[in-house]
Amino acid sequence: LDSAQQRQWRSLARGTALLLEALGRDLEAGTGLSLSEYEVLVRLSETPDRSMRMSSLADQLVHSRSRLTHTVRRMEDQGLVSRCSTEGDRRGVNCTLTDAGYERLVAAAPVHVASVRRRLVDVISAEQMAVLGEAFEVIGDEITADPSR
Amino acid sequence: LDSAQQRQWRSLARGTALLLEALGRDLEAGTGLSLSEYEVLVRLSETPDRSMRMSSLADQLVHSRSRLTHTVRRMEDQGLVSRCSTEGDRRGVNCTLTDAGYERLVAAAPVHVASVRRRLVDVISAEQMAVLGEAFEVIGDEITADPSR
DNA sequence: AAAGATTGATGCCTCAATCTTG
DNA sequence: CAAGATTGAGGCATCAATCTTT
Repeated sequence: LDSAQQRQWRSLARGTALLLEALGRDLEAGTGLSLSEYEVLVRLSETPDRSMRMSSLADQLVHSRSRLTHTVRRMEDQGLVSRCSTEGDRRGVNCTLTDAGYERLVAAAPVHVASVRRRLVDVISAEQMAVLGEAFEVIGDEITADPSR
Repeated sequence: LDSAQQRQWRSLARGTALLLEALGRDLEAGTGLSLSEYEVLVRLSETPDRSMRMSSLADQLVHSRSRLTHTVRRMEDQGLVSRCSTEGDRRGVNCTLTDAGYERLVAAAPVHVASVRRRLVDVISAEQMAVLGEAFEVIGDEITADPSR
């Protein structure tokens, strides 16, 4: 890494750490939800029947199956989601958004969006934002494509 | 957020999560060090006397003082650093890189640099990398400047 | 044996409380 | 009381082991 790359890499490392922390704090303070929980709610809300298999959910969120199980277990205790085994393949488990979970998401979404604007979108130019989107798409694809992961 | 912004934000969120995870895994697998530990070693190695106050270290790393204390405590158990109270202000604590810690860093650095290249620098263009650096510098500055943090 | 999911142990992070020095 | 740092408790993530179904 040359000195320019080194500076860029440090800014990136610092910036992403701060951004994640700030978004997590904003959400937690405004809604009582963690980022992980919020993301689960979002994904479930985007399906026609507001439910999804645990394995699909884990893949979309880039969480390990174990991590997702723990998170969903806690969310189930809070009444935000419910689980039942899937039809057809009895190995699978379906995770479904409850009405209470949906209400919670509806209340939380504007808080989170405002936070993303304030911390990210409003801070950089639209051109920069476009480059970030493209670059991280490639970065993510490269990592997921990697057999050694 | 319009639909373009939404896509960009999702790519960014997913990409940063995957990148952090991959870099952590690469480092852990190749050196036995966590990213947090590695960063502590790096910062200490960059000072003339290979030592730094706990509070300065915490600020540079964007870690809470508490988190840094725990991390340094574990590193001290491994013999990578040592602590002693500072001259002049007896409230302060100086954290110093041991010879063993320095050796460990020297061995780990090439592994980490190769990982950063493979996962990030070699995957996007120099222009994209430059934009990432600038953008995240602004993002980070904005968050640290925020009184409500 | 492989896929889907869960469990429990361990480790790290966060938060609030505490201690010491200025 | 404020600043620097530490402590312990509780929460979440990770890892390996386990269970069930295919």
